Amino acid sequence: MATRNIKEVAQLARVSVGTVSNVLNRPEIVSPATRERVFEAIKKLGFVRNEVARHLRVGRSRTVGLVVLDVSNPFFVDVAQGAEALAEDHDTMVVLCNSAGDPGRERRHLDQLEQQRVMGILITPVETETPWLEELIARGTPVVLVDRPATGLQCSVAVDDRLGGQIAGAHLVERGHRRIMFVGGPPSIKQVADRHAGLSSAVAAADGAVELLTATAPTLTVAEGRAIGERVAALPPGKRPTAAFCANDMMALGFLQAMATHGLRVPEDLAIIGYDDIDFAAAAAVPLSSVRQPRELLGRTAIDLLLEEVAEPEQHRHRQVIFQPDLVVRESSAMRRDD
Amino acid sequence: MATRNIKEVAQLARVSVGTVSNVLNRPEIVSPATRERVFEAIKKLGFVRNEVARHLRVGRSRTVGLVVLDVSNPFFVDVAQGAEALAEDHDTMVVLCNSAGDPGRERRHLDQLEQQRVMGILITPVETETPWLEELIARGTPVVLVDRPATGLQCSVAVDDRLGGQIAGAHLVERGHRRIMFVGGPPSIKQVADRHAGLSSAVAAADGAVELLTATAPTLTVAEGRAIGERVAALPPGKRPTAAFCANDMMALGFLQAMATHGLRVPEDLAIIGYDDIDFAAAAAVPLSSVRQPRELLGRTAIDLLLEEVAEPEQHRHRQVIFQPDLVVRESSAMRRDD
DNA sequence: TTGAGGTTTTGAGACGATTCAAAACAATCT
DNA sequence: AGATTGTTTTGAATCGTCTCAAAACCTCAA
Repeated sequence: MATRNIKEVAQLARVSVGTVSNVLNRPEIVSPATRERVFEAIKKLGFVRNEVARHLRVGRSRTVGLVVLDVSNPFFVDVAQGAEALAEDHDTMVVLCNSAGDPGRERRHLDQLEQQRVMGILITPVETETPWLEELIARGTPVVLVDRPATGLQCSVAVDDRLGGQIAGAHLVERGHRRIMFVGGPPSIKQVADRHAGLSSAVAAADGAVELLTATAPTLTVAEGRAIGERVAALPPGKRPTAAFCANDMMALGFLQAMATHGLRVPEDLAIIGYDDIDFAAAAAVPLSSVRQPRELLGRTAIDLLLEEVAEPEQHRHRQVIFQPDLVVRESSAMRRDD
Repeated sequence: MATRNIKEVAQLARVSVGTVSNVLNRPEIVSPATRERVFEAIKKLGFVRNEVARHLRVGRSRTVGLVVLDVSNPFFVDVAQGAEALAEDHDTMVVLCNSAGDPGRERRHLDQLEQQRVMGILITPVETETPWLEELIARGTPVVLVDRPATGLQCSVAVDDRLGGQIAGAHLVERGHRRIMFVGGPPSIKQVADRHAGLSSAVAAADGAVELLTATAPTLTVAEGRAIGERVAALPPGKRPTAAFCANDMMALGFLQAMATHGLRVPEDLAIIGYDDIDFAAAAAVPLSSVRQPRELLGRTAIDLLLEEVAEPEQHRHRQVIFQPDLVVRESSAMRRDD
């Protein structure tokens, strides 16, 4: 393994290691002649700067960790792309870690990132209480919570999920639905609980005219959505809700599939609204209505807050940024219902 | 920032730094009493091992880079998940990088990974010829090509794309289609060229009875698929192909959407086959037939080959693993066509 | 020729963990 | 007590780069 170091370059260019380092970091302070000589040596040797050693010396890395709940959910991929786009401008690398909803995996990733001495971490935590995350913060790694409001220990970027649920609920009520189901997941996931709460408030605003059902799955996946859909399709028409509001688009897609395989028409027999407005929502069997979150913007803003904190740790005040969701109405909920 | 080091731990535990290091790496060789004392000190100080310094000394990192063509394509996400799953067993971290089909981004990521001294790189290169990748290999970073056969400089895992195209083509011919369109991308992408070639060979096998059309987009995205779909839908029925084979599922999904918005029925008016069999394919407006690749297996195998090379660099012989694709027939191509 | 002022270059410590030969200690046997 | 063997612990050297005070080198003026 011909991995060259700064010393060999110095030797070949007949300068000191300090000079080579200067050429690498502050080329303007070294004379054009030597600079040229050093560049040549670098090229001839195929020297590649060892970022690890550099990092050890300067103490701060140019890497941030992004720990998401589910990489196979395009929502998080989009958040990641937003983060990466902005990070790239500050030539910083984003490493994407997948907790897959498992606190154990989450913890292992956090440990690894801390050992790596990343400059900061963006995370959508699995659970509301995460003691080791707080310890990590206490030890000095800046953290920004993504898609979840902060507790005061750190910055956060989130979207008002309660409002999102409410908008969706109001829309369904307004379209004449009187029997609405929330297709959700474990209420320990803050986002799920909030969306549910929002829907409830919209239902409550209808003064008892609307009935609210709730289905709960362990994870927010296509498969779980489909499973719940199967159960709903099996209900007698009178018992069946006329609309379903799903905790995310993955579930909505699964739910929709189940409707199709059981010959139920969407939105005629049952309207569906998803959440996140991932790109696949518009491409679904029946184009999905969905509550849109500013996905890339979430990622960008998170990086922004982090960089701000890293730049001036002293006078930094933690902030909580909250965005507003909006409803994209498509065919899956387009119809007015009149019974 | 209270970031503790091994020396402080040693001091508190009243042992030497060497002993602390031993406790961390080979606990069995230090006496239970001291070991306990050191653990206590570690806990009390909240010491977290600095992986950067460790790596500098040991010279080998536990991180591998995975550079993919498009993170928003679930196919690559699944490959990544496969890779990560196996990597985790060897407690190795996978960092996911997105070249987004841009050679410039690809290069920047490779540079960064090399500077980071990762233990190896898995990559689906943007272009067939990538000189700087070869230089990188020459300098000593092990590389495994993913979803593309190797050139001999490195290992590779791939799927026989030509066969995939052929299977899809044979299926369409057998179903009675006589006018088939390949909805593809730039032939500079090897995968695309091979799938096209496979389709061609299946068409050729029909002895001139079948006509082959080709549409080419700059990228393999949903949007491009939709755009091509729009153009096809606008053709007069006689000129229109009766089947489309798309270079990947993303394009197929877009294409399908265009059919729907123009009132063309799938598969009655036009059959569609996609490629990759991503999870969303089954959830599409009309469930998509698709050529399935063993996605997670690709990732796992790539990591496997890499670890093998890293473990015994001397006697390692580069290998090319090739998997067979298979066709999953769903509704979008289910119908027999008889004109 | 000397000195002042400016520009380049030098090289000896860090940074934090690992390694390993050597020292220290302990146990057992003559 | 001394020799022998085995187990723990030590601490200096090392990995590759950056930093910064000091040295070296220039130029120009007195």
